[in-house]
Amino acid sequence: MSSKQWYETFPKALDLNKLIFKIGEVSKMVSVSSRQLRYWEQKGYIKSNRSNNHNSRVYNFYNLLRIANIKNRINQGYTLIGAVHKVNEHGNNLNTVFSFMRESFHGIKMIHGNPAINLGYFDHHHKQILYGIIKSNQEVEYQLINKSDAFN
DNA sequence: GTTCTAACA
DNA sequence: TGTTAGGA
Repeated sequence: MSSKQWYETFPKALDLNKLIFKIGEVSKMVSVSSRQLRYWEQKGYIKSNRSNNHNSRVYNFYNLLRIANIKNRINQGYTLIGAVHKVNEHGNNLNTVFSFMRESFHGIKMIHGNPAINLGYFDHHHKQILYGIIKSNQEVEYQLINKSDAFN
């Protein structure tokens, strides 16, 4: 029996590389069209992983963060190329990171005896909530749960 | 239903 | 960049 509290396992258990999103999900989260995402990738501005069965694009947390930063720069008035250069030079903007984390983190609760991070609604109709569930073996499992099924 | 490529108003 | 066609 470990003396650690369950929440002490969070920093170690959070493997952001396991947090991957499909293009439609990224598009909604960052407000960048799928057309833009494909175009940006074609131009070499961003990257995606396509090693899955359907050869479809998936983005890990770091790719997502880069996209969010480019988008923010564009919102600030930069051109696409200007935004990319800015992000390449200065890396991720902390405000963007914090803003994203703040908007993504919607609290913690227990699901089936395991601590789970509420990452917020995952669709425009607010029917599904994304949870990052910390399993007993400390691995993280991301799961979409219907609002109606989300007890508590 | 989602994503893919290619092409064009 | 948006949108649409035509498949997977």
